[in-house]
Amino acid sequence: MKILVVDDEALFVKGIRFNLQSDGFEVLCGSTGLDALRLTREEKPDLVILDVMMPQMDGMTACRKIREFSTVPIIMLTAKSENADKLLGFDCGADDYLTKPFNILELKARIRALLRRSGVEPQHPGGTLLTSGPFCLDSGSRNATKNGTTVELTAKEFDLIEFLMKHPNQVYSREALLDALWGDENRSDSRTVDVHIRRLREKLEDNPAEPKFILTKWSVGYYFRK
Amino acid sequence: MKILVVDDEALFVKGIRFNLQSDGFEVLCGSTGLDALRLTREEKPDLVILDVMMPQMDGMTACRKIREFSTVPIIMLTAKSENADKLLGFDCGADDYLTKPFNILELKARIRALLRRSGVEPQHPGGTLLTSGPFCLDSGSRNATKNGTTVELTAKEFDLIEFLMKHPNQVYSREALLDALWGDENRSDSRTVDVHIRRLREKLEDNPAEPKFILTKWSVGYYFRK
DNA sequence: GGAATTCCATGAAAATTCTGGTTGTGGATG
DNA sequence: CATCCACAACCAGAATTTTCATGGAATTCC
Repeated sequence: MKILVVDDEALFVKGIRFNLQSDGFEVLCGSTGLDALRLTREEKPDLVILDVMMPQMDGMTACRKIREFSTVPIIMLTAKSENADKLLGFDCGADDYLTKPFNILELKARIRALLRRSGVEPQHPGGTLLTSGPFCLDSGSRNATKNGTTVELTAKEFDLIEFLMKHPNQVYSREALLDALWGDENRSDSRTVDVHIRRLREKLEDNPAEPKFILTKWSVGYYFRK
Repeated sequence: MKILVVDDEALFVKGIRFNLQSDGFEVLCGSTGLDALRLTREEKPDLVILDVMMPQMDGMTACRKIREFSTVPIIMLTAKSENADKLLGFDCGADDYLTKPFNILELKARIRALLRRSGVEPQHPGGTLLTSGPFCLDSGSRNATKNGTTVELTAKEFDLIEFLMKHPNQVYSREALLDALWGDENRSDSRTVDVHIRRLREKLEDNPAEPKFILTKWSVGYYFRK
C-alpha cells in the first residue's frame, strides 16, 4: 500500500513518514505541487496527502490537476491560520481535509476510512478503470464490459461513452461534445453525435428504446446517468 | 439524494435539515440509535449523519450495526468535550468524523466529497448550484428541485427561472426577458413570457394563484423574490 | 472490400408559441 | 365613495415549430 506525502516542511514530512511506515505503509515524499503531479503520475500511489501551502504550485491547484487524470484518494492539509473556508467552498476534488496541527491518530483513522471507502484497488497498470453501474471502461486497453462480458466498441464510441461517464449527470450539448471529442477541425454535423449515441444505446442499454444510462436532455443534449 | 440525520438535539437537527434541504437534498431525521438503524434499513438513504451521544443506542454502536447490512457512507459527529481518540482508535466503520461545533460549510464539503468518493452521487462537476428558499437549480445537470424533490422543467422554463433567480428582486420587463433569453432573432410575442411564467408557477409555487416567489410587478414585468 | 464514420430523410414526440376569451387592477369621474 | 373604463395579466387549449430517434445511404479510412 503506497502513500504519497507532499509538503514543503521537511521535518513534518519526516514525522508522518516514520509514523506511516511503522504502520506498514510504503511512503513516498515530495515538497512541491509539481512533485505531487509527477509522483502521482509515475508511481501511482494508493493515496495522496497534500499540503495546501507549497512553493511552485499550491496544493489546491495540484489537486485539481491530479483529478484530470486520476481518481486517487486525496487528503488535503491546511494550517489553522489559513482560512479553511476557501478550501471548503472551492471544490478541488479532494476527499478529505485536515487542519494542522492534528492528532496523528486522526490522520491514520482518516487514511484507513478513505482506503476502505475507495475500495483500495491498486491502480490499474497503464490506464485507469472507470466503473459505473454494470459498465466498466479500461482506458488502457480501451475495452468496455457490461456485467463482466466485453462489449465491442469502435474508437469514437469508446471516446464518447468514456467522456460521458467521466462526468456523470452533467449534460453536454452536441456542440460541446464535438468540441471535446472531434476537436476544432473536421467538425461534423451535430447530428453525427446522435448517431453515435444511438449505436452506444444499441450496444449498452438493455432496451435501447428506453435508455436507462445514456439519456437525452431535451433541447439541451446528452448525459450519462450514474 | 437522500440524507439521514440522527441526533437527539432537536434544534440542531432542525438547523442541519434546513441547510441541507436548501442545497437540494432530501432529508430524513431521527433522534436515537434505533431510529438510525430502522430508517437506514427502510429508507435506504444515500448518506447517514450520526451523533455519537444518543439515548437508547449510542452512535458508534448504531454505526457498527448498520455496517452489518449496509455500506452506506456514514459521517459521525462528536462533541468537543468527549474524547475523540476513542472514536478514532476504535474503528466502527464510519467514513468521516466531525467535532461539534463545526462550520456548516465544512459539513457540506465533507458530504460532497464523501458522496463523490462513494460513487453515490453524480456530483456537479462543472455546474454551479443556485439555491434560494426551497428551490435549488443545478446548471450542470439542469435539474431543479423543490424541498429536495426534483421538478421537471423544460429548457426554456429552466433558462427563465435560472435567470430570474440569478438576479433576485430585480424586476424585468417582458422585453428585457426576451432580449436575455430569446436573443435578437425570432423574437416572439411578449405574451409568450407570460405563458412560461404561468407554467413555472404551476410547477414551482405551492398555490399558483397566489405566487410567493415568481411575482408580477404590475405594468412592469416579473421578478423572483428571494 | 469491409468496417467505421458521417450524412440525410422521415415520422413521432415534445416544447414552444399563438389565439381568443376571461379575470383582475388602478385610475378617472361624477 | 361608488362606479366605470381601459388595459394589463391570466388561463386553457389548439396550432406551430423544434427536436429527437431511426433506418438507411453515402463517404471515408484502413
